[in-house]
Amino acid sequence: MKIDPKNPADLSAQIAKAIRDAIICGDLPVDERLPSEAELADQFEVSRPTVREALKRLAAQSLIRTQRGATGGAFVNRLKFEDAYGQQITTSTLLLSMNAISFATACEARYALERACAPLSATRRTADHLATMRAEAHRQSQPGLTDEAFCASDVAFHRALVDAAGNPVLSYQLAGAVEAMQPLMNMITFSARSREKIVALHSSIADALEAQDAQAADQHLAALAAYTQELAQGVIAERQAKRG
Amino acid sequence: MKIDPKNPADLSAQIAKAIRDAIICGDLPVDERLPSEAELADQFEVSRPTVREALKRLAAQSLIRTQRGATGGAFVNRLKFEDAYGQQITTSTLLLSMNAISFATACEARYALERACAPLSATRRTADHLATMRAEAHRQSQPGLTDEAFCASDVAFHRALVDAAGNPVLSYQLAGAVEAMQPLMNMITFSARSREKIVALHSSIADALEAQDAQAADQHLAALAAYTQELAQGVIAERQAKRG
DNA sequence: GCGCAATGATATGTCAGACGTTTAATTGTC
DNA sequence: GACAATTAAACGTCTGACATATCATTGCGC
Repeated sequence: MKIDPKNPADLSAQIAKAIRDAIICGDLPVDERLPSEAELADQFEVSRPTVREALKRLAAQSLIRTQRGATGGAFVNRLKFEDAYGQQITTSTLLLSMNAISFATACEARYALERACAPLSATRRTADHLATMRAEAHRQSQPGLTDEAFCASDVAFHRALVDAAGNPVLSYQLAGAVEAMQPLMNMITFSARSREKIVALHSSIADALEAQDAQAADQHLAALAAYTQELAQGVIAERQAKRG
Repeated sequence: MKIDPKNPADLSAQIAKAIRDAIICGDLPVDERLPSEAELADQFEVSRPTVREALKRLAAQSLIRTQRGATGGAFVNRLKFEDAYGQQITTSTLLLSMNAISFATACEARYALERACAPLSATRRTADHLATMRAEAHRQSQPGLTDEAFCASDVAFHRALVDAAGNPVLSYQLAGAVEAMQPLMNMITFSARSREKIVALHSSIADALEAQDAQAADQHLAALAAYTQELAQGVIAERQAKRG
C-alpha cells in the first residue's frame, strides 16, 4: 500500500489508488480510521495538500467520510445503497446524454431489465407495493397533469414494480436505467389518449402482480415497452418532419 | 453555477457540485475547457487548493480530464462506457462485500438480468460472440484448471452472452453484476463433476443462441441459475458444519 | 522566404508553512 | 462529584512559491 514509483506526476491519483485498493481487498475494514493527513503525508513522502487531493477523490466515490475535531479523521465508509443510487444515476444520465444513445436502445434495456424483475415481483409483491402502484396509476389518470408530473409518477410506478422484486441488487441496478431515462421521457408529449392507454397497462400490470400471474405481467410489460417505443418514434418522426 | 453560501465548510464539495450540475444539465458541453484553476479560484472567491480539491472530486468520477501545459486545463470529459464499467464494478463489489448481501440475492439478480438479455442475444448474436462462448466453454472443460481460472472463464462466457444482446446499456448495467460477483464465485470449489455439468449447460446455451431459440436459452440459463445456487448452498452448509 | 531551434508564456502538479474551526479529552474549580 | 474552562488533535482553508509540461512565438541560419 505504501508503494509509490518515482514518477512525480499524478501523485494524488496514485495515493488514491493505493488506499482504494486497500479498502477493496479488505485490508482497511469498514469504520477503520485512516492515519491523519499529516501521517499519510509522511508515509507517502508527499505534502499534505497532495494527500488531501487523494482523499477528496475517495470521498467523491463515497469510499471514505471525514470528521473534524479531536477524534476526527478519514474513516472507511460503509457504502450505502442510497449513495450508490445517486452515483449510478449520475453516471447513467451522462452516459445516455454524451454517447448519443438512441431512445430505442435505452428503452429496450430498461424494459428488458424490468421484465427480468416481473416474475420475482409477482411472487413477492407486498400490499404496500401494490398500493403504491395503484396510487400512481390513479394519479396518472387525473386530467391537467403536466407531462413532467406524469413522467415522475411513471418513474415512481416502475420503481415500485422493481422494488417489489425484493432484491436490493436489482433495485440498485435498475435505479440508473429507470431514472436516467427520465430526461428522455420528458421530451415526449403524452396525449390524453396515450395516457389512457398507459394507465390501462399500468393497471393491468398491477392486477397481474396482485394475482401473482408472472406471465400476464410480462405480457403487459412487453405491450408497454412496444407502445413506449411507438410513441417515441412518433416524436422522432414529427421532429424530422419539422426539419424537412 | 457561481452560487456559494457563506458556509465556510465543505467549500470544495460545494464547488464540485456546482460544476457537476453545470455539466449534467448541459451548460458545459463535452470537450469544453473549464476556466483555469486560478480563474475558478477568483470566480468562487476561494483559494486554488480548494478549487483543486473540487476538480479532483470530479476527476474521480471521470467527469473531467486535465492536461498540463500552455493550452492545458480541465476539460469536460466524454464519459466512455469503459470508464463507467470500472466505476460500476468497484461500486458493486463494495456494495456486495460491505452490505453482507447474501450469495443467493446476488446470484438471483445476476441471472435475472442475464435472462433479460437472452432473447435479444438469440436474435442478434454474431459468429464472433458464439466463437467466444464456445472457446470459453472449451477452456472450462480442460482438466487442471484452477478454480480461479475457471471462474474467470465463466465471467468471460457470460460477458459474451450479454454483449451478444448488442445493447451497450445492458452490457454496462451487467458488467457490475457479473464481475462484482467474481470474488463470491471464487469461494466456491468446483468439483470435476460440477464443472462438467456447468460446461454442458454453457454449451447448451451457446447451441440455443446459435439456433436463435430464445426459449431454450432461457431454460438453460434458469437451470444454470438453479445449479449455481445449489452449489453455493452446498458450500454454505459445509462451512456451517465445520463451525458446529 | 523557409525550416528549425531557442525562448517565453501559460497552466497544472507539488511543496512549505501558517491560521482558523471543530470536537473531544483533560484539567481545574466550586 | 458535577460542571465549566482549558488544551490538544485534526480537518478546512489560505498564501506564496517552485517545478514541470506543453504550446506559441521569436529569432537565427540557410
